[in-house]
Amino acid sequence: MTIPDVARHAGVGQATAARVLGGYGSASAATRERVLAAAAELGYSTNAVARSMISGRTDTLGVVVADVENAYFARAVRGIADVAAKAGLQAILANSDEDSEKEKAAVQLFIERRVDGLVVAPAATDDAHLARAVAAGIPVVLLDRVVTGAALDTVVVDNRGAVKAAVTRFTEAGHTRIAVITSAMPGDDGTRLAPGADIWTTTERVAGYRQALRAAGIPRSAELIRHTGYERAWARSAVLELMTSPNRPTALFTTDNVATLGTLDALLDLDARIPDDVSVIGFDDAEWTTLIRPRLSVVSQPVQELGGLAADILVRRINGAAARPRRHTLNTTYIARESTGPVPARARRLRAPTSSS
Amino acid sequence: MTIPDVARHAGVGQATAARVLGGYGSASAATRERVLAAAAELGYSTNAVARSMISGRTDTLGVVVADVENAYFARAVRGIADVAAKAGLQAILANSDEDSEKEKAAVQLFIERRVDGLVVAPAATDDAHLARAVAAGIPVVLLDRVVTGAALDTVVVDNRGAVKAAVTRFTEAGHTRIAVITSAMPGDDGTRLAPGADIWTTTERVAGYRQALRAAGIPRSAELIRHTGYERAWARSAVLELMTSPNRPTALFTTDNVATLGTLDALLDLDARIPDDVSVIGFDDAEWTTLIRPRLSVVSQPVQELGGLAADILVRRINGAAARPRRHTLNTTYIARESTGPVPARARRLRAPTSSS
DNA sequence: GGCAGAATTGATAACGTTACCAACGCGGTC
DNA sequence: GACCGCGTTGGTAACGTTATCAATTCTGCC
Repeated sequence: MTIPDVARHAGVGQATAARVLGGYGSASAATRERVLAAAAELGYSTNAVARSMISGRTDTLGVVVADVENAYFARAVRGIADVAAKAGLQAILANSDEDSEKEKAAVQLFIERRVDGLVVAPAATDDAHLARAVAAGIPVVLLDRVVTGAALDTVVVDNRGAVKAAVTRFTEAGHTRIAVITSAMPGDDGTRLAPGADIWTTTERVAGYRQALRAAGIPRSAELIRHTGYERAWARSAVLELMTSPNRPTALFTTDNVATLGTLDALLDLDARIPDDVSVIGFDDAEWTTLIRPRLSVVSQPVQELGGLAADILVRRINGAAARPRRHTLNTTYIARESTGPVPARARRLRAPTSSS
Repeated sequence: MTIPDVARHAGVGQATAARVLGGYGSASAATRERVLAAAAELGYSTNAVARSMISGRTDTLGVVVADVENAYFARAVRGIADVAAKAGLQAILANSDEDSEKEKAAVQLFIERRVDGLVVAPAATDDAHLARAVAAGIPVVLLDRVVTGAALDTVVVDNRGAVKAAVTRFTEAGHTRIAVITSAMPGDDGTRLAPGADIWTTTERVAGYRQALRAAGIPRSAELIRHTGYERAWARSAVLELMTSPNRPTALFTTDNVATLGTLDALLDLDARIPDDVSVIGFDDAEWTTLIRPRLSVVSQPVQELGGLAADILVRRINGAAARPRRHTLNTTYIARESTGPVPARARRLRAPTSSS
């Protein structure tokens, strides 16, 4: 059922029917009614593809995140979708799994789809593919991560400052052996980032950790920085090893949800008492952080707002706003709960679980 | 940059250039190379909108869920997106918030977009909008919930059987006062579903609970069935009230993640010991269920597979499979952990927290 | 060398909408 | 009564691709 069909059935010209059904131009009340009646009778429904063909807009937003299953991205996507929907846009989703090739392929597909805008949580460190989108007239907003050198709107939190402040709470309580557990692909030596896996967010958070130590005059120690990879079990075994090694840390900072889960798995397996044996602070508040005892102290970030702001900027750009792209930094909050305490007087012996698991 | 541009630049006819760039028909190696070179030089990128216009396919899938932020739907969406991507399709996302009007609007939009297929976790109990999609040639697969009377492929788990089996573990352990906590909008009396909010999944799970009680010869008791609404805090206060009332239950079954969280909040606030004071089984395994002590026993469902299967069926239908629509029921697993035990000898006094929270 | 058949090529018609422009009818004004 | 202007109307081009089909070139074989 097309506009010519409806026009014929209503006994008006195509252009007239098109104006009524498309909601543009003018038409008398009488004809409008007649066209609408004919459309209803024939079960006409607009073909958005044909509309996009000529209008040049698709009313869609491309969204590239690492993984929607991850609670962080799920919340961000929700924020994006809500703001987009309010502006009459829908979101097309793509998961990159932190693989920059997948990201590039997704962006290319979105360009071909002629999406009106693009939100990307970049895994890639170069921006050639994003520049191509911009060159094609598609505004791009970066989410969660900065790509250095890219002239793009970016929505992030002050990761470095947030972590520095959190770790400083450890140093002020007297902790000197403070470890950081982070999910990023481990390199050959198990402590460095693999090439291409240097996610900005992680880098910044580890930098914040380093700054806090430096400010407190604590020498850095490589074995206290653990890049474990994006698997809860890997974080667990890293912490298991760390906490049973001589001269173990008295405080742990985890930079993301997966690392936090694995770390707590390990601590539970070791029967470590928090915060008596070890203090813990995590990044990102999750629904379960108040469900465990002691409750977990965390750095919380406004994830949904982050997504909403990204979509908002995009909508503005789509509507023609031409301001110079800039970085938008939202505030994090430190939520003090019960997982931090003073340095233990002496290290209680922890033993790894005998039953393998 | 369009095909005519490339053709001109390469010195070939439009149709030839189109064949090379579109990857169909035949072309000699020499011309192919020439066209590709011209395309690269001009920075040509296919216009998928124009392609859809004539091919009739958009290579997109519409997905309507209640809320991506919900871990269940996030996992399902991931499953859908993965299978779809493998078939060259992308997913467009819409959140219904369990509002059937929003759902209908989203479906209408998807029809206009000419998506190739539709996955819906229906909040609505009628299927007129879905029938319209099917009439428009768009295959529809229902996810997580059955719409009675709708002749549509449906991917679900055996909710009733799963809950019956789980609750039967309570009755076999001697429990007779077993409550069920469920997130669904409460009606006026606080125990019944509001009109339009009778989500199939919830109905089935409560039915399974009833069957288990009947099989054990336990009379039903209205105050032990709590519909709390989709807010963790509401579930918490319902359980707070329930557990401080005379003749309180000795076992709790929670039918969804939100209800489980609120229930555990309440139990923690009451200093109730699990399973000494009260046994608990939840529906749906979450990442934190092994992080609390005691570990939570749950009914686990293969969420990602559910989504994947839905997408798989859709892909098959898009490719012309004409089998009669049927219901696909996947298996749940009961994971026995530490939150269940025998009936307590006598009810230890529980008191509501004095500090409001 | 000629011919059948296959491979390659190009012109042109769709797809269904919006954009553009000319034509029409009606009322008010000089 | 003629004229101007405005609201309404309809014809037609355009968007950029794929599909169709006829024309052309190439290949192998008798």
